[in-house]
Amino acid sequence: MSATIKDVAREAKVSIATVSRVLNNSAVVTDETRQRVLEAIKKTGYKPNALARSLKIQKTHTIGLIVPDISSAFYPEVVRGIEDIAAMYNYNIFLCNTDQKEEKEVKYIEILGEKQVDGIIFMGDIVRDSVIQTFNEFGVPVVMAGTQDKDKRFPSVMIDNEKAAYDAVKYLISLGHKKIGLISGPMHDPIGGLQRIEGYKKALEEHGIKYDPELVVEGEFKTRKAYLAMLKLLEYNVDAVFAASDDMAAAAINAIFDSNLKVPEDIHVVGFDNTYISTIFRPTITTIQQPAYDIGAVSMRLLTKLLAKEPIEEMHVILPHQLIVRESTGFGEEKNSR
Amino acid sequence: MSATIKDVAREAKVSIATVSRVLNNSAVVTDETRQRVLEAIKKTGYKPNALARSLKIQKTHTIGLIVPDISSAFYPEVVRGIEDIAAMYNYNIFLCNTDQKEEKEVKYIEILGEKQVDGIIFMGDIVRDSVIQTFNEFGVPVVMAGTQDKDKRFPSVMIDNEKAAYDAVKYLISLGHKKIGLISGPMHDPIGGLQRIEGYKKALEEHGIKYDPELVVEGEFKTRKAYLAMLKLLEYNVDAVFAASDDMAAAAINAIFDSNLKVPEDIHVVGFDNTYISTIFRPTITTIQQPAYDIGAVSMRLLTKLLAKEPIEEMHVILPHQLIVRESTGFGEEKNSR
DNA sequence: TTGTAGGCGTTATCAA
DNA sequence: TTGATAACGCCTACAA
Repeated sequence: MSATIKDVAREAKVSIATVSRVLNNSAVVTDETRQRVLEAIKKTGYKPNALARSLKIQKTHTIGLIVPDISSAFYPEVVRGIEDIAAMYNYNIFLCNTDQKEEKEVKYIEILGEKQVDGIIFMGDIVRDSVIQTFNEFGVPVVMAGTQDKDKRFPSVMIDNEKAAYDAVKYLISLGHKKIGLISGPMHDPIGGLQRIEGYKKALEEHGIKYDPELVVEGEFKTRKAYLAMLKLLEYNVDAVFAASDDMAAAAINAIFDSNLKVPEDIHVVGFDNTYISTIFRPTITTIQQPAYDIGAVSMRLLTKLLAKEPIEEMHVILPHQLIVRESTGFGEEKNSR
Repeated sequence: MSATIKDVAREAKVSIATVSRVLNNSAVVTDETRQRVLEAIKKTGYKPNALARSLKIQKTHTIGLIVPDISSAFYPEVVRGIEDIAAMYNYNIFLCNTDQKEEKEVKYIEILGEKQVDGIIFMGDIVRDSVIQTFNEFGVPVVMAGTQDKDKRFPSVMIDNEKAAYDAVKYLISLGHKKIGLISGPMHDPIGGLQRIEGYKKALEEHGIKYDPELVVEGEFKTRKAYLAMLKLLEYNVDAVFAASDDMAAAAINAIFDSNLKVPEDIHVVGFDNTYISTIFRPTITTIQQPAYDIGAVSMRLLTKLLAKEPIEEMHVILPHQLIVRESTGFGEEKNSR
């Protein structure tokens, strides 16, 4: 089909070794023969076969990307950050959508292994044991982006979720609230669950508010659960709520409305993630934003270092998050709670 | 490093040929030896090397995706559609962001060629000659998603842009408008430019409104240009405007406000693409939506057929678009124009 | 400076 | 039914 190194060699009347040399411009080769080879390349329309090359040198300059869902907010930005840096270092990217399904995650890691990627960037709320094990079998550098395995064995790039939750709750406290509910992620989720609960507790304690377990309800990142959770919190007369995701915050607001109360007039709500919904929902939702692009870019940069076996100063990078104030907390104007 | 087919062969005391046979379960091989091989595979932890395999069989089961920007609205959905179908047919995906820059497009196509992808899906407003030429040199199946080369040489999946523009303008006419401005895409863009202008003309003609070239101003998909274009249209006292993109529609609305007029009270505006901005801008913008996921899914399905050399019934697939009515046309309530 | 030849890990053709 | 062995296209000692 298309020309190979052999055709070029024949055309230039040299050995394939010489052709290979000019291709990789390894020092030693006369200007004259180099010219001949270059012409032959042009004439034959030769394009190197990266497959053959990779097979030989045992490097593909390709990395795998495992992402829950490229069409859901947050990830496109992360992926763009990754791709920009990857392009800079001449890496190509395999994109794999898992919907956070364990079987898909494992299967994709295996496929990426077979395709001999040089490294992998993993995204997904929780890092399952089977995933970790598959990574280990495969033995290629892995970076966790926006997440972390529970033993912190893998390098990671993320925000400080505890601090983020802390900031969200502290902000509610600064608005004068004392009775603050928490609609949390699942308890088995170290990041979206536990860490954010921890931040919630810390903020309360640090401001002399007693922690009341009744005010913490598991929403599991499901809107239906969050709705019910909010109804329950209303029984305790909370005057503000921090939800561990924007979706849950929106569901909570719906529950509040359905109980004939208003946001922000009666209750203040803060979400998490700065997703699309936090901007289009009425009222718009105050939330925590992660620096998506940077998480991607830094992750990829970290991976390139790993691949080049350069020393890395920091295995676990923490990037700054940001509180975005919107209507659901009255844009920060203090109010008397009802 | 990791086990190869040779190690398995040694372990199972058979030839590598036999191992290969059980791997590809090619018919002839005793149950007994098959068992031995299977055990050996497990014992050695053997994982096939797709590179070597691809080199041999001249197929990588990998396809390249050329997209302007995965982090900008519309594309994530398309890509998800592609990936879902790709996964279904066991194809993996290389993601390439080009920012619509010619050099990046060409360079990525070349790289994809070197990496021996089996096919490519191309996205981008205009399909440049250099891109077409690079595709031709490379000689691999290509599908255009959401776009089309001007000679229609490549298979494509997209909406009917002329009809979409027609529908948008017809809708404005149905609201009682007679003097309708058009802020178009660039004239050298067959799709976002010419086709939408054509639809605009048709709608007018079909409803007995004379086409006035003065009411068509080139916005080139740039907000600054669109702003100025709108100011010009205001001089002609238009009572409605169709902009060939949401961004331009938003810019136009700003121009209208800055001229002390109101949307939708004084002037109605329709955009194009149903991007993020059309939902968060105040007023929210009536617009045309493309079926992004389906464009991706159908494109990939088409590509799989091409790759399998199956006959394809339709080289150029047209998918249905949709008019989404929002505040910028008063949610469709008829108004007297000022 | 250039060429020869072995090998990267598979598949597939031929014999046996 | 199984085993040698020649590719696939490239890189890289080692020789010349």
